Amino acid sequence: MTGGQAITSRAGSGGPPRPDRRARRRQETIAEILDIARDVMTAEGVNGLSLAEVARRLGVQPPSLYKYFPSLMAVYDALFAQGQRDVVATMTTAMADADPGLEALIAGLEACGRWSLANRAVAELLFWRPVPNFRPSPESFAASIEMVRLQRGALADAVAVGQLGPGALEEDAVFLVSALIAGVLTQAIANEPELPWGEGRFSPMFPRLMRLLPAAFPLPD
Amino acid sequence: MTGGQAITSRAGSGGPPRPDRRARRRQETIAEILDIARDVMTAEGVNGLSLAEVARRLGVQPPSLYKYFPSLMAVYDALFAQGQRDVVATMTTAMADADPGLEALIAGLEACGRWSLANRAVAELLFWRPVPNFRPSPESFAASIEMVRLQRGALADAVAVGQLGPGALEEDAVFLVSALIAGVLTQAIANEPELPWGEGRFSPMFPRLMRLLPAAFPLPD
DNA sequence: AGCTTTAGCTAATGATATTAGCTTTATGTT
DNA sequence: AACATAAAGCTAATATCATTAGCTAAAGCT
Repeated sequence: MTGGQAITSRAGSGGPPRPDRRARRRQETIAEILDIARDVMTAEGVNGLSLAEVARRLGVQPPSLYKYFPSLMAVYDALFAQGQRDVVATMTTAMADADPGLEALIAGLEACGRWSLANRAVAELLFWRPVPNFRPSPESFAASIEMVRLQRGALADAVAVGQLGPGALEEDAVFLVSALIAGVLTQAIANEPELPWGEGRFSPMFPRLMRLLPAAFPLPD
Repeated sequence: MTGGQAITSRAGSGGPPRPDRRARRRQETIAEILDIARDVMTAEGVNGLSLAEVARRLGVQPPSLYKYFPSLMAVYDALFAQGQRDVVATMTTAMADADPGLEALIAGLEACGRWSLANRAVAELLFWRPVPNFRPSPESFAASIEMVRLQRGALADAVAVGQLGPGALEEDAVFLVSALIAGVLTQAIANEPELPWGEGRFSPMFPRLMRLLPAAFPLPD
């Protein structure tokens, strides 16, 4: 859990039903902490995140943050979960707006790439494992699995439409695809962290790599 | 520099001319520190490296390490430089043993992959940029450039032999190739850090990706 | 209006990197 | 063999972290 207790709201009283104002303010503070944490990571690197710096920017003493998160790792955890939800939502939208099959797959992966370069600190947290002793919480795996599911669906569509051969239905097809996007992203983030998607030496390789998919999963004769 | 002063050796005395035993022991200690640092990084993650832990394992008080390295960053720097020399040497050997062209390119990249999974902590340091405030020293760029040169040479050979089309001579061909290997490595290191090259879901994708190169750089009709 | 929760604080602990300054010891020189 | 010295080690001290304990005051629920 992100840090919230159960929210108790009194049942149908008459007036404006502000159900627990405290809980709302608490959520606002939590969101503010996470925003600041993201900023710090972006400026100082994923491992440069420190509760002391967050407290400083929030205008509060460091121990006060423990009212909201039980540890620094819990902050990482929340950022991880939030980032993963965000990137999955972004991919889902992009894929829904494209023709099912190869186009949707490419649109989804490109959206993932664009998001990652726009949120590179969180992307590092998601796709690399840069923080010692940090293991994403089990619920985070759900989002991971959802990303795989999305890609598998698009690959299956592409086979159904005749864009890719039956090899794209195999278990491991999605690993090949994810290695392609991971390669572009890793190189871009590590070597050109300032540049957005579409600029620099690496992210422009993405369309070329996608055009290789039919060769990777050839149609039967 | 790694930390060594100029070595003074007395000129031609008769006996076994061990010139400056002190310098030798110093180099041994430096090597030992770097070995331990590698172990710590492998166990605790790249950012889990601490001089305190190194000192503990070396059986020495932390400040003593400053006789050998001016800072923790300098240790990272030495590990970076050493790792880069190592991986370039490994690639060079592997490529020299293979037929020039596509085979040499694949052999070199595979050697790089194998080395990276066998030295994943240093590989993270080399290929990602996980340590805040750590910028590799300028001399390290030399090795980087050498890796690019090796790959460009093999691509050119492959074109000369007729294995790849002229597109492989372009500036950016090497970035496409390095995105391929980086993708496999990043996924393997992040998701299956225990497994060696050849096992798991990602590194076995490598040969399939390499077989796509002729499609990426097609021969002219 | 009163009680309780909550959000904040200060103080303290233990880990870290790093600096300063002292002591010992190994090593090269006489 | 004795000695001078530079290297290698140490302890002590500072400053920055994360984290815990315990206190205080305000906010808001009832």
